Amino acid sequence: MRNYDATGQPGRKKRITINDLALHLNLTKGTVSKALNDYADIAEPTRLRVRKAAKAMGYRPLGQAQAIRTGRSRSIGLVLQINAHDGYRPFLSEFLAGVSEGASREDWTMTVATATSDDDTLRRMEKLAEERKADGFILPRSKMNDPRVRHLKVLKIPFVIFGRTLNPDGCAWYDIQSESAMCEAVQALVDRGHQRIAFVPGNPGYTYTSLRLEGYRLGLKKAGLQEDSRLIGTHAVSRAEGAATVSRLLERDPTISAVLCSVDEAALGAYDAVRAAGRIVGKEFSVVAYDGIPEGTLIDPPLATFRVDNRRAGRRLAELLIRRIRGGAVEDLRELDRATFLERASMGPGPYASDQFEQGRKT
Amino acid sequence: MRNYDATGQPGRKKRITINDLALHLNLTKGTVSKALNDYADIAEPTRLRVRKAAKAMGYRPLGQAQAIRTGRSRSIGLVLQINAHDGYRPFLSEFLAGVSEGASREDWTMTVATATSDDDTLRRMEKLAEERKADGFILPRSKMNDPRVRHLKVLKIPFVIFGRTLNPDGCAWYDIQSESAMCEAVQALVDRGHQRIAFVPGNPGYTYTSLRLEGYRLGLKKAGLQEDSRLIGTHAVSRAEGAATVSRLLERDPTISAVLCSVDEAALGAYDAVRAAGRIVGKEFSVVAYDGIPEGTLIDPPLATFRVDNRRAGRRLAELLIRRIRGGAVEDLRELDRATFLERASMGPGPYASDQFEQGRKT
DNA sequence: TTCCTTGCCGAAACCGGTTTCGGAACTGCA
DNA sequence: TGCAGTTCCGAAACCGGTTTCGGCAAGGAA
Repeated sequence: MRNYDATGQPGRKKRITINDLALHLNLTKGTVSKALNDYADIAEPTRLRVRKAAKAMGYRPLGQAQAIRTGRSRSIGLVLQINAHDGYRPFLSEFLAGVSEGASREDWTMTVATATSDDDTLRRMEKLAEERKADGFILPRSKMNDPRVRHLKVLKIPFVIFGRTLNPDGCAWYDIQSESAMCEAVQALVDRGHQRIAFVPGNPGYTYTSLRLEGYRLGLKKAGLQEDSRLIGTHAVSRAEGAATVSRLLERDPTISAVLCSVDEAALGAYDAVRAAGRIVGKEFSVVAYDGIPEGTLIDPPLATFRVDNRRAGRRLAELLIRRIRGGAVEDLRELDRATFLERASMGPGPYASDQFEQGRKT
Repeated sequence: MRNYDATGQPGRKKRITINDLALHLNLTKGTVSKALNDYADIAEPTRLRVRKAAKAMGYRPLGQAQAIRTGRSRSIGLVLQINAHDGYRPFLSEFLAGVSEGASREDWTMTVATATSDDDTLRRMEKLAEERKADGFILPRSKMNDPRVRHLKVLKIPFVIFGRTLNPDGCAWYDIQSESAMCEAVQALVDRGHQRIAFVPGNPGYTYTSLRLEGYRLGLKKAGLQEDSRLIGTHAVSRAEGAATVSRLLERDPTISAVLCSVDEAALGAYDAVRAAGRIVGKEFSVVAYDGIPEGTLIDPPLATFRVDNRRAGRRLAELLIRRIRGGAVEDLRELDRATFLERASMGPGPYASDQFEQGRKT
């Protein structure tokens, strides 16, 4: 039954301050502060006495007041760039929940802003940091050459990247190994008898795009298959783009029997293109993608894809960032997780399937 | 090229404070503060001089410092309850963008937290307010009898509801008129020749559920149709629930030729149930829902539904909340918007369509 | 006993603002 | 000219913390 009314009316119970605590303990507020912040020149019994009283009286320091002296507000910044309808949306709430969870575990909070362009993003981050509404930032959707990374490095504002970047010096990051996922997908397709496997890259510039392409190539190599530039389509991250890209691929090379998309959204378009070409997804034609969007279970046949635990990602990122802000070395603040393969019905047997040709498989 | 490094290294340019400004102007910081905050006892020329210098020197007051005296941190609180997989996700990013936009227009920021239960939500809001990380809250997903409203009223923490509530006393709110949308849907179906129109309510307790049911009833009344309890199914907000509810409805009454769902997700299940019953959506059976989820364009036939401008909603809510925190009267802080009807192919002619029976229509 | 550490806390400055209060200078009116 | 009433700014307290500095008292060594 506290009262936060700014008009200062009746006001049942006031927030208790460090002065109240000091008065009650018969100490000065400076001593109390030092006791609570583990200064060395406070005797152990005193420290305990202060701690106990603080807990008993329900004292919680006011972050704002601490901030003006310490320069830290115990809050994680997150600037979301919302412009193109990217595959962002379905995962956002889980991701936020993760960040919030990781933050509140350390009694931090989360400040969120949105921006409409790269420049806008930089400006908002700088402003939030300058106003100390955020002590550091989580950078979602990393690019190989990310302007945010450059900018924050110069400004010496702590950050942690969701994803990786070309030059990792001075960068803490967390990422999901999508390159090994792509590699795994290729192998699964090969195992099912596919050899002409096309690839649809994601948006150029983004780190995941390079990594997934790399994973695709590695998969081919591991399977002993030759890389072929005619198998690699133009980038596609939407349904329409996916359809266009895949239809061009199929036109150019009808021997293609499977397509691996960097992004689920593109795979939705792949379905359209494949059907338009008179092929059948899940039968003699396979589609695999990455992200795990909910629509994947809705379409027919259900889309084989990789699920990412975005909640966990948010949580880990929050923890890494907090440690970074507290002065942790970036080398210790790098993590890599794996996506889980959901082998759904969009994967079917290829022309070299073992039960038809007894070939292309080890057994 | 500022430097926010807590280690206090070289540090090119320090943040400029009110003291710097005062020194430069040859005034005291108190006077500067008053000039910037429009105190009456500051001469107009002085005020202008201060304003100009502040702008020129790039002075921006530190929110934290202001907060400890004023009790306001200029930030909007938002606690998202992420538990059941509700239809939340697709709109979240747009909504956040709206709130962020509305907030930053007034130079406010947004503090976001997530919670897993009602109690958790209350605790987090109270804590955020107590720590002054939020001056007030936007309450999404309102219930008829909302514990958050009760709690915040007692604590005298400002808030604005996204949606309405049973007892609007002391409440500011913004809502989309979903009741009139439902009414409109019924009329559209009747116009197409449907008379046995079933209704699938949303989650009990939520305001929208009552309002949409009300709108459905009003629609029937306006069309001169009798209300029939056998036309009203059990609540459903997921695909599975929608399928179960609609299949029961059709079993009980095969004369039903259209179903109106409170929520798009349920409509996806309705498709399943209708097909299972050997009926054809978009031909002799119609489905209409509400929300405008992207999946609606993906399924076959595309789902007729109502699109909500969530970005605008967020923006308006932010503005209303800020005005509320500044002391605006709740009576002036209530807004109602409309959803737009997307008449897609899931609506087909009913058994009383004019071209077949010349009946059920005015013309 | 004297001197020097060391341990421990208080006093006070400080962070960057806001707000109260008092008084000097200027005005209007007699 | 005298006096009251305004106008406008400065001085200082204040918000709730953190951090520096200094000094007292106890303990150990000479």
